[in-house]
Amino acid sequence: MAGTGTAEGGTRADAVRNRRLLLDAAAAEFAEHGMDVPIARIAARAGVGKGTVFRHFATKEQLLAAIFGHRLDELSAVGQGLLDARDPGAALLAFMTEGVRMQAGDRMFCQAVTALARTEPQLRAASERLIGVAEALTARARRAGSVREDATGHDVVLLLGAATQAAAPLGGTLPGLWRRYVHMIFDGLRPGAAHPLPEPPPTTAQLAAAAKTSATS
Amino acid sequence: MAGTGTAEGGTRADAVRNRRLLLDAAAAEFAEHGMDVPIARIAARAGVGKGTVFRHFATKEQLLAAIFGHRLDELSAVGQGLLDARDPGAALLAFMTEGVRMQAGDRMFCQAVTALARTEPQLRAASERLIGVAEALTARARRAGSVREDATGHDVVLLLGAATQAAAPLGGTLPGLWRRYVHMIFDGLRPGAAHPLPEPPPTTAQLAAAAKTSATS
DNA sequence: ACCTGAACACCGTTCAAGT
DNA sequence: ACCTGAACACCGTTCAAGT
Repeated sequence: MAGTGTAEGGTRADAVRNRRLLLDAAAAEFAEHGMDVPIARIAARAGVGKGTVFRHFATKEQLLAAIFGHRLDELSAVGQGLLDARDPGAALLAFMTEGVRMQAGDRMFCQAVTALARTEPQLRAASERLIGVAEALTARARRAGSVREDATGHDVVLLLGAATQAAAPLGGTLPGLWRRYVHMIFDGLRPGAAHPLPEPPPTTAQLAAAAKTSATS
Repeated sequence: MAGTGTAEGGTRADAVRNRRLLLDAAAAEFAEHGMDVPIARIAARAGVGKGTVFRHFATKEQLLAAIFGHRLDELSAVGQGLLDARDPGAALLAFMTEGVRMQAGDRMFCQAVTALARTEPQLRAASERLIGVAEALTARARRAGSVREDATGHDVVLLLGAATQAAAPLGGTLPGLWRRYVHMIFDGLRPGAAHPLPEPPPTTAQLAAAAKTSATS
């Protein structure tokens, strides 16, 4: 137990180390410069050769998917922690606030997740986990009468991207603006102003179906 | 008056014709394949040489800006037409519905506008016009008691992008889903469920300031 | 097994000729 | 004036050598 932390399988020690260095470097570069930073730049920041990036992630998109998938899982964990809060409505609002905060710092995120979830199964899996947690939080809030009866966890997750997008055009100059839209959109989830909706909520089955449509490109 | 329709100035007839062919071809290609279609493909569809594209639009971004700017102006016109509708609340909802419908067909749009409004003055001007119309519609709806007192036209325009983004991940499989989120988000604008907002609305002055920040890249 | 950088393909942009 | 396609630069991806 000398502590080099070698992972399972025959993976070499430098490989696991490089993988982590790459993920960290990529996360930083993507956050700072958007998703079209040259891969060479990421490799340089990680201190490895350009070819090494492609040994770990077959494509640039897979590298993005790995980072965003991890991010979604972090949010799922936050949601889990809120499941036994006293006020279910406040818990749901806190979940949404945290979800949007995560994205608002970064550029792109929601666009990237939208574009990549279609092609990268890893991201789709993380999305489904997140939707599961969101549904649990939403169900509690519905039962408490804090949100409208027709709102689902899937709605809540999609509205995270919505609030982020609303604030994005001015995110540079008004770094706190996203909070305004989280609250406005949450007000739309309250029972008070609820009007009938013209379309049913999406189901997880439809999420899976959406992935297959990607073949048409 | 033989009808070749030459524009003002010394612009040659083939030039104005090519410009239009390019705009049409580009709009179609962008809508179908997203904003990373090769410019060569657009040129081919328009039936002109690749170099001609860059004679008319110095950069690919400017071509995108021209298309989206025009689109925003179309929406401004729709908004103008709704200014004397009988029910101001319904008029505002119709404006938002139309705005989101425009974007939902296409891929990208709101991401593109977000990214480009910073650098392309043409797009910023179109945005400001749109915000002006939206504010007029919103003011009427406020006075009629159909929307909350603290909602502005700027909010409304930003929420168009929000609703589009909400539906985007499943837009391929559930083409009508955007309507659900237009209504949900509009419910957040109603006076019924309104709670105090943590941040003030953006002002047009701040929009202008955001453009200058772009130098830091 | 994994790392590396040179080599390849693709695409945005420029430019020297053409009309 | 404007059109054109060949030439250039840049970046994602592949691969033959290296350890």
